[in-house]
Amino acid sequence: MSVQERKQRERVERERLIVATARELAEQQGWDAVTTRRLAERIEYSQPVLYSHFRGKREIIGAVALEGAAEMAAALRAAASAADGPRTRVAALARTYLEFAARNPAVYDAMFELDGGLAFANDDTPQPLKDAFAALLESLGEVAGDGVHPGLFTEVFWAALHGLATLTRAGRLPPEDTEPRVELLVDRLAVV
Amino acid sequence: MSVQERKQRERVERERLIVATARELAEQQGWDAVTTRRLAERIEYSQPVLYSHFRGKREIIGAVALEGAAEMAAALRAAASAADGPRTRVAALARTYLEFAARNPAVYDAMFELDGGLAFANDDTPQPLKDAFAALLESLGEVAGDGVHPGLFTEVFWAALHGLATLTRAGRLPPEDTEPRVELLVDRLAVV
DNA sequence: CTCGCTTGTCTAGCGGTGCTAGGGTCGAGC
DNA sequence: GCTCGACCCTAGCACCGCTAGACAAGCGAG
Repeated sequence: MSVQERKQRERVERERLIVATARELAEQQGWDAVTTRRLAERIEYSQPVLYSHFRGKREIIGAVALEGAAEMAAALRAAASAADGPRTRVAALARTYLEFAARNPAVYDAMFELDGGLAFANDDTPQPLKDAFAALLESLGEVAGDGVHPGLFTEVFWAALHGLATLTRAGRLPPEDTEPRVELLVDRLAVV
Repeated sequence: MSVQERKQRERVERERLIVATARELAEQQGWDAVTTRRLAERIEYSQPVLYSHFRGKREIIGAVALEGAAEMAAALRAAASAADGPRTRVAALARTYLEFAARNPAVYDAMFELDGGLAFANDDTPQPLKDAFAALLESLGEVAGDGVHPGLFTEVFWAALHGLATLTRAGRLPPEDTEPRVELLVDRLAVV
């Protein structure tokens, strides 16, 4: 038994290594540089080993996305609980979201820009994704305003943040004015 | 002279054919299916011909993006001028934007999701892109509210629309509630 | 009208991609 | 100590974007 257990542990460990290495490589050189050959070389195994853990490159991206979603949810909750008052909380939430996207561009891409083969807005959406949305909902629900469905409000607010994040990072929006954009967004959307 | 002129005309015509075919193929089967080989086959020339018109695949995407930007600007202006009253106009603008993205997903991807090698928010940003932004600005500027810079307001509103467009199309947001989302966005952001 | 040359196109191929079939090795369990 | 199965690697497939070099067509000069 103990032998199989050890092998199992090693497998789990190697899978973590694959995901961590993919993330690191993507963060250093962009997802285009994450090829199965390079990834295999970095983990010091041959290519087919990757396919004994994941169905394909897409699933590796998906794994990075799930890891990122968990981290983002934690970051959002931490920011929200450190602020008091709805207005302050929502502003902190927004800033944290944009900062996460800016500091972890490859992870953000894995979550929202690339195809990680994950289900969304769906019953079999993976838990970390639902949880990240829930983290947004917790703080945003209280500023939705009367008669506005909290879920709907969260979707709209989230979409605005997502738009700001992606357009800024792609060079479509000049990055200097991020702060006034956040101020405007919070002032107008949130009902305090 | 006339011979050269004819050749020049044929070149221009062929270039249009390339862009139109790329767009059509992308719209039918997605940008992944737009390979230089398939594209060459569809226009009934060999691959290297593409490279006598464009520096590479990226530039072809860029050409589709510019075409799309011009169309989008026209659509936005048409919608805006057909509506009277700032509130109605902004709502129509938003709906038109989202509809354009939904009906021309490949073009929208070329404009905002893929790398077409175009400059943005920059002095040497191509005219069609500046003009599309200008089309938004024309209607949105009048509802920015006192003391809010119209350009900044337009950026934020645009980002929200972009977020809704991409998240919806990627399956991150259920498509049914698009209309109430637009209503909420316009009600809160626009100062009428 | 013929010839040389420019211009334009095609065939073939390079180095890369994601992914997989099949052989070989090594160690666990009898 | 031997057998057998689990595991991993080498090698290769079909495809990608892109390009070098051969080749043909058609123009302008004589």
